[in-house]
Amino acid sequence: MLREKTIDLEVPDGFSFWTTVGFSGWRELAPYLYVKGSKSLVRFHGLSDGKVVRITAEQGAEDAITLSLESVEELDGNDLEEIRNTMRTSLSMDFDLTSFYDLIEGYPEFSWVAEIGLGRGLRSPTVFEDVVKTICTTNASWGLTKGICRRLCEKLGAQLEEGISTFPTPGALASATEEFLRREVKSGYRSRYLMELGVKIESGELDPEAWWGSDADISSLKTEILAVKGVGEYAANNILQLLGRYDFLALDSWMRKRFSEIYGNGEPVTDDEIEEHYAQFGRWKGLVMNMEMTKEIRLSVSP
DNA sequence: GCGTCCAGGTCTACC
DNA sequence: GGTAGACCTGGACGC
Repeated sequence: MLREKTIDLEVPDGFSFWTTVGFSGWRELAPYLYVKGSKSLVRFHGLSDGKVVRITAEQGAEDAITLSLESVEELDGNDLEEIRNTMRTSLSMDFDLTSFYDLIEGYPEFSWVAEIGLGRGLRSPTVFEDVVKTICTTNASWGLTKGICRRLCEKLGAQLEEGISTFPTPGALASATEEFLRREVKSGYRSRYLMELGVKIESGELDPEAWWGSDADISSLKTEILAVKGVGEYAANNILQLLGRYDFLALDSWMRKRFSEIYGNGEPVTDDEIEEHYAQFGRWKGLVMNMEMTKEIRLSVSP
């Protein structure tokens, strides 16, 4: 028998739940669960005191999101505050996009971005989870990425009910063997990278959470991220974007193909040419490119 | 149902 | 510094 509770989460001015969740692929990766057309987002989350909770977030009053909570154990005040912080982080509420919107004001072709409040995206409550998920997107189809994330939760996460599990902790990854990850999670050659990530975090050698809000200059930060095994140019730039840093372009095969369709008549385009095209947008170039490349998809999906 | 081919980034060895 | 090949899974395709 699960205990139920509902709380509100205040949102910043201009925040749109739909545009933050509705256009982000991360919503399809466990322990998130998004039912198409439902307008709500579910997350199975492990709290720091060991309790496991199912969080269902949906737009409530204009200035708030409603969080419906289900748990086996009673949730106290500290748990509720942790859940609010988890969702605030996951929904990128702390991102300051003022200078981004100021910048695109000078570009009428991007007026649609401000009109529907785009810019934020769904991320994970921890940098660790985002690094794991990013590694799982490399050299993999989207279906494979979803499968690996689902199996990571099923095999190594904490369980709320049968078949419903949280994202594994670094410790859980560290204690798994490469053979187990290959056989049960089917993460292939990435298994070694995932295990190594967990071990380094557990031993204190690596602290990805320190990257969040880091004062380090962007190049030093990127060098540190690139030192993680399994993280190359694309993955590092994607992780930086999940940290709210858009100084680089996260170019994968889909982005290159899309750019070529829009600007190159379908002919191959070099990364340098793409870089040159977006250089005028400075530290926001990664976000501008993401918006432009996915414009048709975003405008075709109505809230 | 089975076998083959291909797509998807990163790492490592080699030049 | 640049390049080729290996890594692994799952989907598409042909037989």
